[in-house]
Amino acid sequence: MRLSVYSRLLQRLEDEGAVKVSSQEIAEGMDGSSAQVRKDLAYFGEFGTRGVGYDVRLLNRSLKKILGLEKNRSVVIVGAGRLGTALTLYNGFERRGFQIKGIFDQDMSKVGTRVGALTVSPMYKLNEFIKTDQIQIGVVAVSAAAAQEIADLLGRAGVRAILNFAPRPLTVPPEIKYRSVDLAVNMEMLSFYMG
Amino acid sequence: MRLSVYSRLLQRLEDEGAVKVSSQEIAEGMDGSSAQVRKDLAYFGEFGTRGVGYDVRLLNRSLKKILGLEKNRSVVIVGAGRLGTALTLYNGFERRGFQIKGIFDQDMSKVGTRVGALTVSPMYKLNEFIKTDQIQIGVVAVSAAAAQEIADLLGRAGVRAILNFAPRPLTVPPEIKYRSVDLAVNMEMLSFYMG
DNA sequence: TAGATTGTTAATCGATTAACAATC
DNA sequence: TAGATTGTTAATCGATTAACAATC
Repeated sequence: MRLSVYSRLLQRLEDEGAVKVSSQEIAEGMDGSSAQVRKDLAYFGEFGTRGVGYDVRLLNRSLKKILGLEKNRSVVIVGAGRLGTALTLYNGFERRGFQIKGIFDQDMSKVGTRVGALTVSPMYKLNEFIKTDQIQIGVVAVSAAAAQEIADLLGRAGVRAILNFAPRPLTVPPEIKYRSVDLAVNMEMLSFYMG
Repeated sequence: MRLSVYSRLLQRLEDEGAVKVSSQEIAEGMDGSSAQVRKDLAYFGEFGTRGVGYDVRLLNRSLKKILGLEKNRSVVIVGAGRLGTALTLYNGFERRGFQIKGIFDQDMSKVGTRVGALTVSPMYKLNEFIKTDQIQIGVVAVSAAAAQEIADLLGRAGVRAILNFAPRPLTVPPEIKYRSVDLAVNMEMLSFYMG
């Protein structure tokens, strides 16, 4: 979605100390046209001033609000293998307000071991954990073979979004509002666009 | 792109032993309409038979061909940390014809260590390696701080596609034909769609 | 031949772009 | 007031859907 592109651009502009910006300048910072920028922004409210442009700080804040970027999210990682461990210890999640609340694995020899500040929990506790801790996001870091089953389980337990790192595309239940673009899909699109 | 959805559906149908399929049935297996399915397919050729439908095996083959799914691709992994290691040892790449030809890290204490069948190479060898081995795809598995620099380096060296696993969005040079949807972008879109 | 279903043309819809009145 | 730039309306473009002749 284009809003997230605007948001990043505005963040950069604010970091650079810019005070105001025009739709024209925003358009140049990406691919679109100034008309498109104005239309996109106007849909969510009147952020600009005619004859002047947009206040960088104000627009940046507004975009973050619209995108829900200031919200905290609760996450579980499913799979405590190399990938699940790497993702748990990653800074990318916390940095964006995605708090990793638990890590689960079906392999009992991993259960009880530590991954950073967390202790690996057994899979049978996942469902209840999601419900009591109101986890919104599930990260699938299990094998291709197990991935779909885990996605179904996460969906049934009440998770609203799935980030899939398993090497196969998933079908998700309708209660899932968002799922990441699968790595497998990325690879297929790559294949197409590279000819 | 929708072709990849068709491709997966057709693969499943073939696995299930289906012999023929109609645009109507394909449409039901996803979200679109039968007219859209016919239009999409007709754009690439005449794969169906009027009054009959599409031959599952033939269409599946054709789609794979169009998507370039049967081609072999050469890949380097940049970053031999937890994530780079996990990705290298992953089966998701090889399984789809993405051959991992090398893994690189700037940390000299990692250089020379083994990751599966590969030995970690020093970063200064990356450029030449890409050129002599005609590497098409670079996987970015370095820190957020280093990611953009690596992407630039990969682009200059001649890589045509980038799969980014660093926790920040990248801007890529125009010679890059494809780049994966960044994890950071996935997280922002998630945020928007979850409200 | 009658029934089915494609490939394609025409109609519809939505999204992008152009243009401009509003207004700082 | 003159110049700039928004928000919005009208025009254009492209993509989706509907419809149907072609044909198995």
